[in-house]
Amino acid sequence: MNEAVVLTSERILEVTEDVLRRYGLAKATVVDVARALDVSHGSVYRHFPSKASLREAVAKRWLERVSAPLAQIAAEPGPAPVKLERWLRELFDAKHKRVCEDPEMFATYLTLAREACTVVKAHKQDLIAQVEGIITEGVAQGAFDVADPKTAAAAIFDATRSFHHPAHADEWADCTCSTRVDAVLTLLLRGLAAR
Amino acid sequence: MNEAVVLTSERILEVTEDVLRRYGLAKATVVDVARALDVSHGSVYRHFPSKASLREAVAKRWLERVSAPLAQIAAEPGPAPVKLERWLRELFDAKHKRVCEDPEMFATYLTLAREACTVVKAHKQDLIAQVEGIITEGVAQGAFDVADPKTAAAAIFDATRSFHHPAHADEWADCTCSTRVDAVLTLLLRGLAAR
DNA sequence: GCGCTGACAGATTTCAATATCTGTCAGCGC
DNA sequence: GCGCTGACAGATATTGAAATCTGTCAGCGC
Repeated sequence: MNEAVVLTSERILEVTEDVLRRYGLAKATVVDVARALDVSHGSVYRHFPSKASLREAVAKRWLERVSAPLAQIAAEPGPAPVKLERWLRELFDAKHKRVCEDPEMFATYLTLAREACTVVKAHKQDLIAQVEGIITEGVAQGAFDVADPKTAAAAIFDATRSFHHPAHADEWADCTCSTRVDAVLTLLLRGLAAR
Repeated sequence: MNEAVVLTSERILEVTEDVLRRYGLAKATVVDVARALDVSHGSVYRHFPSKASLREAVAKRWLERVSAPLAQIAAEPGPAPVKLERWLRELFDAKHKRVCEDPEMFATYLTLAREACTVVKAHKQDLIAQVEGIITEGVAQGAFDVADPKTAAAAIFDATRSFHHPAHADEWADCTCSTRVDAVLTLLLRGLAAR
């Protein structure tokens, strides 16, 4: 198991994800992580000052895996309305896929995210900033008409919570969900559009 | 305590709410309710087949107290856009007030509502039907332009979840909340408006 | 007859003893 | 010196026995 590999924070995080996957959030202990790494649990505390900070780091990795592909979409050229819709649908798809493919892991992520609320807030700010960028672009293109892109971005984020906030995950399997997504997106894009 | 009053379902519900308020959801037992009513707990089971059904009935009462004033607004005459905004703000205010004034009771209500999901679904359907009514009116007035009022009503409901779904209650105290409400309402009303 | 009582069985919760975990640190070995 | 170990104290979780609760029902009293 050990492979004589140096013990880096990165390696600890990878193994921690494995342990979380195998044991579940409630039962996964620092001792389990250390055992999987074939070191004493004291060594883990050399890289992370507490169990909470280790969990936070795991949460951060997960959230970065969500925002990275979105940032890519936000950076592409093209008409803002199309891009915004693509961006939002990508966000919803990413979340929906996660909960469908591995609901147990999603529950773990959800609890973890609740704890690491600083990290989650930063993630939200990051996503809203991306939306703001797209909206600003849309205003420049003459496609959108909004007073304040920052406020509008927050509003878009708030108005789509049903489809990206984990609290509503139990509705995502519903067959009417895709219709509801369409309806909300239509409404919001009409609301942003210059006339 | 007893007052020799006949034991009706209504009286049981009132006292049950008292007991919930005093003991909290987790600790309130059917025996507590019976004791407060000065009867044996067997008598309570004459009116409600189970503890779950008693809780469900309490939840139903609570939800009816939310929807009744809204139904009144929906029934009033006047321009649909104004009415819709008033209706939504009334919904948000009702919820926000509850959570601010008595957060503990709100937590009780929240857990109860999770259990009584049939009752909650019916409540949601009721609210969406009210919105649908307002939208249909707005279309008739020429103020709104929507393909399908039912779908649009559901979309309005989905898009305002941040401000009425209890899962987001912890954000309602935030000072930016009122700005965010304004932003979302502006966006949605623009989205519905005929041009 | 009709509604209430109170004892009962099985399910659930509580509580305290026990075990495990978190976070620290002196000291070992490379 | 530097990083790791493993023993330790205090905090947290687990466990199983005892207490309480849910839901039923035969029988009492109006």
